[in-house]
Amino acid sequence: MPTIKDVAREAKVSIATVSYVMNNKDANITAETRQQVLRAVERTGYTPNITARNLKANRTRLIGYAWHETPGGQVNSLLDRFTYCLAQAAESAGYHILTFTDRPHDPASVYNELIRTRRVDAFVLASTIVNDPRTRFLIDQKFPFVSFGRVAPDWDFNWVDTDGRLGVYDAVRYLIGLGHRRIAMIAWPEESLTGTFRLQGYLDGLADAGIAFRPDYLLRTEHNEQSGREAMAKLWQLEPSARPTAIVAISDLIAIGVMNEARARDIHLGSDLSVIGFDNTPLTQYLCPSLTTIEQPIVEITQMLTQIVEDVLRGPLETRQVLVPPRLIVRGSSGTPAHSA
Amino acid sequence: MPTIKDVAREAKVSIATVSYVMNNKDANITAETRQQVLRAVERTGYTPNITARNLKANRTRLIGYAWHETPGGQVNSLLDRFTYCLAQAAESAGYHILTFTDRPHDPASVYNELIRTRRVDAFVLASTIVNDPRTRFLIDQKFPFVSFGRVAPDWDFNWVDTDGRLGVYDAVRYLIGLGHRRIAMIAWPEESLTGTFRLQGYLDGLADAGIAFRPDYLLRTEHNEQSGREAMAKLWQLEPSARPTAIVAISDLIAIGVMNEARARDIHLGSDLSVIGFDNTPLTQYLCPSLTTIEQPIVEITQMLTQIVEDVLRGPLETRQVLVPPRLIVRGSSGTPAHSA
DNA sequence: CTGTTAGCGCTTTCAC
DNA sequence: GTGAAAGCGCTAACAG
Repeated sequence: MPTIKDVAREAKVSIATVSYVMNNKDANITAETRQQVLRAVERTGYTPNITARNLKANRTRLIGYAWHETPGGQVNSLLDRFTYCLAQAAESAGYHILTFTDRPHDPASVYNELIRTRRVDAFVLASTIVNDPRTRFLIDQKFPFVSFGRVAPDWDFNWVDTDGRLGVYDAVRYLIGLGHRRIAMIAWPEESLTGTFRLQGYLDGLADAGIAFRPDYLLRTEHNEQSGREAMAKLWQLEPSARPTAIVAISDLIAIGVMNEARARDIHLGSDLSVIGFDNTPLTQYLCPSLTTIEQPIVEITQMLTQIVEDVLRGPLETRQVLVPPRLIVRGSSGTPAHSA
Repeated sequence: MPTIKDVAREAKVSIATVSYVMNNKDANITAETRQQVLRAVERTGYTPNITARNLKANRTRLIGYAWHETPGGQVNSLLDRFTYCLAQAAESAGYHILTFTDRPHDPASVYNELIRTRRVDAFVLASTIVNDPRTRFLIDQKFPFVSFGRVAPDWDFNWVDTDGRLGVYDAVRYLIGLGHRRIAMIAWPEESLTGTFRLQGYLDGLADAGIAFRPDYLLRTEHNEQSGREAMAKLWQLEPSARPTAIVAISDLIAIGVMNEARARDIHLGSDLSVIGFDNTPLTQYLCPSLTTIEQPIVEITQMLTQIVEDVLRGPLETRQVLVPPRLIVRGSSGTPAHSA
């Protein structure tokens, strides 16, 4: 592999001149010399060694991003699109993504290692939890990062997040528009911040339409299919006239549980019961019926994240906190209630 | 951030001594000096700068891996687990994964850039196609890489692949064991090498059981749900007594199409018709009925890949080509034929 | 046993 | 306009 020296020798100039030309520095270089260098670059097939550049500049042009394994050995299906889009956005800003895996038992330690070895210039965080120790650590270290997801109401750091409240709000308004009045919500446990926002959308949607909130229409469960089934079963313990005509599930996985349980009870989905999920997980469009769901605007989010990382690395800036509106995707699992008012 | 100089000053030794201690070099260092250095490291919180190390060693300890966007804006759902496991395997070998996105119109160009800038030490390829131009390029460049997936029968390079033939073979034998005799296969177009191997498993499975191959039981379609539906519809144009009692689909997505079409025709899945997919895509366990499928052994594959990358980087070795057996996961979509012999 | 020093490939200040 | 030289942080050959 040719180095800057080879090019200098070939062009009969100093290595400094080569460097100037390569970097388009305004150090006045004659058009002639420039051509000479360029030709030498061409002939030798020279490309600057990025490691040497990085050492000199004390940066890596690498952004760290951690994969999180979710229970069941599967990876969060939203995050694969996320990673792809993130890599794409980063590349167009001259960065690359370095992926690593998290250590559930000591979440901050990998981040610490990567900082100390100066492996990366910044981090993008995802799958944040309430009072996320990684977030705390990075804030304390004053290390550049931006988070996909909020963490705690009063922590001062850069984040981008889906407006889960708005997403569910839109879904509820959509159901009300179809004629639904008895709308239930299956939410996550109270500890989930993301879950709290989404739930708020449900409450706001009902309130704005003047529909009273019924505590027996709000269930909280874990994030898995089985919990969705159970929640559905529980709602059906209500006497028939009190049963909801629509259920907003806080995630696609729970929505799938609801649909499976409904099918087992011969409830016709889309008419007897409307179901809405959240995430637009791959394959949900092929369920029977296809699942109405709320799609997170991954492309916009990754672009914002990258933009913020760039800005942060360019110099300190005031904290940026951005909420991106999601999009309701109407499919077969939702429709006019069977006995509309 | 402290550098080696700070530690040397702090420990009152030369930087060379610090380096020796850090690298556990056998350059005879007294236990005493070593302790001194170690304490200084402790006090200063020193960690070697990896960029400087890399410049010196002329490597990056980075393995490049490209994301491929599949049509429909979704990412191959298998590959997110793959990436996670790959990152994990790489880390335990002292590497990190640098992810980048492919350029469909000039696939080799990104690889070329990353090689020329010396951004990575090696590549892991996935989503290979027949006569993959990236593979060709890397072979020609003699750049270290290993591929997840075969590319052409006679190219000499390192690869690890799922034994698709064996996977489908096992599935067919399983169906035969249940009493099925009329087994159809929905395959990919002939250009697909992966598809060819899987199809061979079907043919071998029938042959070993002495069941004659029927051309009208072999359909070839594109990789999407719609194609699966259409293929199913086509099979059902056969007169009732000639219709298959089981269908092996070459992918979960196609299997889902088959199931959806079957449901639309009120065919009872798991008894009237057994369906088997390939990949164990997330959510397939929650379909109704849950999908019997063939799971690719991702963990083993990523471990093999990493092992080979390590070996290749340590020095040239004879070509390694490894086939890993997949695992049949029996679920609700397959069972004894309704009118077994 | 430990220190001096050259050098990895590049950028950039400072002289000419 | 161009070049010499210092230096980024580290490793390792060589001296002592």
